[in-house]
Amino acid sequence: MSEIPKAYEPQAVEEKWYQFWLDQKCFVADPARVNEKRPAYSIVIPPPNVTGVLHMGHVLNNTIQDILARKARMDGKEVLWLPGTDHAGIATEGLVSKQIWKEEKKSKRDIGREEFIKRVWKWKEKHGGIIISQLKKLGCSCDWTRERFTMDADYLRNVQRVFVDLYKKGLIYRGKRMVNWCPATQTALSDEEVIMKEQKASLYYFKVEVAESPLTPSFSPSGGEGARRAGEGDSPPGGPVTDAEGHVWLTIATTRPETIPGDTAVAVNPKDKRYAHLIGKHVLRPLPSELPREQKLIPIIGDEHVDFEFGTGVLKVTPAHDKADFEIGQRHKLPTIDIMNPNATMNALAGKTLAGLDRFEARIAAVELLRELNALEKEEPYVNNVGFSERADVPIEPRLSEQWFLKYPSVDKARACVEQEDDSVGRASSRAACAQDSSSTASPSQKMRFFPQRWARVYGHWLANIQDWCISRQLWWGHRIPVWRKRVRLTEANSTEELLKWGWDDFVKGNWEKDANKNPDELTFIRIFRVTDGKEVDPKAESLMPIVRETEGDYEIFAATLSSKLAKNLEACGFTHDADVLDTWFSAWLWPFATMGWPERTGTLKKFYPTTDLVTAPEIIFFWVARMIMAGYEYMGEMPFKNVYFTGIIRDKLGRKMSKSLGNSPDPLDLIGKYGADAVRFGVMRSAPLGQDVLFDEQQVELGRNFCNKLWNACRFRQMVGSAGSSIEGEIDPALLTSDDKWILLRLDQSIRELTTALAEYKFNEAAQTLYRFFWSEYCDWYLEASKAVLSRPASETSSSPLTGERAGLEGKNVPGQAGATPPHPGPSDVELRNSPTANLLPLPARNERGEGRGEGNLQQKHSSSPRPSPP
RNA sequence: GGGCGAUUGGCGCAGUGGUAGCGCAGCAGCUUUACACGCUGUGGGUCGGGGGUUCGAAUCCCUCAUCGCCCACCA
Repeated sequence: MSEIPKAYEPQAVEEKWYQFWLDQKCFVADPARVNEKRPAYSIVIPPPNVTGVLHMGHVLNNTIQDILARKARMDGKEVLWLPGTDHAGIATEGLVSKQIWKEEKKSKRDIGREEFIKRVWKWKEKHGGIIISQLKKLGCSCDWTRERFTMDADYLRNVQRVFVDLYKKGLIYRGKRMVNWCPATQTALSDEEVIMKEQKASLYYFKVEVAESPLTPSFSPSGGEGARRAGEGDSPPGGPVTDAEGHVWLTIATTRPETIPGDTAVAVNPKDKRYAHLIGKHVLRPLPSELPREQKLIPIIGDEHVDFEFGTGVLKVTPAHDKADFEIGQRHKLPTIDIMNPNATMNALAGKTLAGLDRFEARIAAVELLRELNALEKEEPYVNNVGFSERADVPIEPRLSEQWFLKYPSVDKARACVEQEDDSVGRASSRAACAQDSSSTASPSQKMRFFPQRWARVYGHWLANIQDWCISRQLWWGHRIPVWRKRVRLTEANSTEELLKWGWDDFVKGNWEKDANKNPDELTFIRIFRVTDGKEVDPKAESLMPIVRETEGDYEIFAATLSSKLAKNLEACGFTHDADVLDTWFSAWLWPFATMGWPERTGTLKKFYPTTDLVTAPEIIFFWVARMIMAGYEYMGEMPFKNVYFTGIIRDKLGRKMSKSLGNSPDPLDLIGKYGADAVRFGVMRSAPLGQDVLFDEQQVELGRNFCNKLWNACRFRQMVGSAGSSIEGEIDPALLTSDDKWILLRLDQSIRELTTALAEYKFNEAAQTLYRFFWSEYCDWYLEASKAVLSRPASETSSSPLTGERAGLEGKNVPGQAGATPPHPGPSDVELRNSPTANLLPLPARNERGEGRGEGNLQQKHSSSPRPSPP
């Protein structure tokens, strides 16, 4: 206790205490300890990608969670902060593929599925834990004994269980649809994985000839003269052009001339007077130019979707390569011509010049071809929005393919559970008011709350316009879809035998739904589709079993099952396992309960679900938050969390988003090395106002470091003047308190209140400010300075005062210095303060019954909070 | 094209009807025996523009502007 370094040296102190807490199992949650006096508090970490490396966003996010967790521990709650990582399908697969390519010049296909997955696991074992160790460096007080991974055996099982269940419920279906196809990773993506980017492109105008021209004499081209302004249905100038020989030409504007070979119609708006008379006629598609005339004919159709104003008012329709065009195609029963390969090179249908070219090369080539054909009229620069694959950062290609889709479950409940602005007034600050508000139908206390609340509307809006979720991915790393399929010809003669071979005695007897409750691990569901019309067949209703002559034919059988025995059997009978894996979010959406032992009703689940707070970034509100809420209702019958705090986005001090390419994203570990984790955390918290982006500036961290140093030195001072620590444990005699003492105690009390309120409202920057102000300006600048004067006098009867103040300060703040400089006392505890006379001397904060109001200290340091070595 | 935020001294923020606050930075002094990662003192803003309501507006209403997000099938 004698040699205290003059300046705070965070590394040694932080490591020492973190290890101490781990040794003492301070972060381990035990559901058995939860009772009325010791309520549960829980958070599940937003699992970072296994490929992840700690960045400032993680720092922000996890510091907030840590503060909440430590605060809850100080309030005497049993705290579970459950950590883990996400297998991050596309990201991980891409990373390992790249590595293998670099080292062995082999693609994943060269290596083969099984071996590839082995390699990914190997990679995961070696590098996957990095972010976890980094979170520990940051000081996160997670219960590391419960670390989970979305590919753990039991988690995998849960994912499959949910899949089979939803399949059985009819919410999962297979469909041939337009999907977002990533040509780089060659998989489908959900809408949420596509980000729009502005692209400088060109708008190409090319002309096509109307096949039926010259037209009958009654036709008079409208050419754009006679500008009648008023009235509905007025068309802009322009329109078909008739040449000297009477041939009529249409001009079409497009950004994607390379898709012309895939055009199967040309569309105009039926209300467009310039073109309406041409509907039903045909044009000659210019590409591929080598085709005979009759194969170039495509119809002119009328569709409301076409905008008069845009381009020339004539739209080329490419149903195989554009979402909107696909829909037009559906409406008009147009054929589709897929002219691309999965890697977005052109295939033979694109014509001999384009075949084999990449789509962007093909664009240039197509323009060239049009020019040669004399069909290109002009080219103008144009800026449009192009969807990019979020992961691979290449333009996605709308592509027609067969995928698995999910109709979201429990949507209504998910919508209703989130409190909207008009649900109740004056909330967070006055919880009492909430309880009395009986005007709203749903009980406000039952509602989930978003902070800041405006996200609730965004959430509601998305749910109201929700589209089915494409959940299959053409990847290898992930949860494989537990479906086996086979096409069989069923005849009266073979059917019974065939099915018996599969081991489905029950099915043969007509029991098509095995009782899942009897053995959940056998959960199985079969769907049968008639090949001729694609319709699903109800085997019971249509007496497929036994089969009768009228129902003989080809059937596609899908068996979704959890039973590995059955799966083996099916494979032996020629069934093939679906090759796709599930979207990563299809596992992540189960996170809050799948990590807690579900489907067992474990003690953990009983005590810690629903979780208390979720802290996450707003960019994954749809990806993750919304889906977790739905899954929560569907499988737990309850919301997965009570409060959701949306952090801001970390930006640099110029307000730019942090990104690798800009190089403006500091490495948090460098910062931790330089200033200490507490400094980094404090710095980030100081600039993290609720609902606003965080403008990060290293200067803030410096400030945090200074603050830690201030705390450290206040302790040093106390050690130097104190009489060997005798009084820190002793009673305070109210009679000895000076007015200074009383003042600082009062300020302490007020600060604690402010801090508690700030934290209850998730105003972390205000909490940080309060700490800073109290400790620095009031305690150090005022009170310690004042005490110096007192100390310089004969010490006898005044000796208690600085100590009291010191103690108050420490207890308010939980100083790192204290932790480091004194023997492994678990840090000054709030319990101590609560039991001390100090508490009785002051107008106490209006504490709620749970004893909130004492524990603010965790704000900046992990040192600070809570290490109570053993449970009470 | 819709929706949502933001706009207060150089920077980051607070302030929701009564004559503008905090921190940082700045500047000027300080080797004052806890801390120069410090101490003391100090300058600096017509609260984005315009209009309105009011005795009175940063604060309420309208409008415009700039910046930023999110959603949307305009080729």
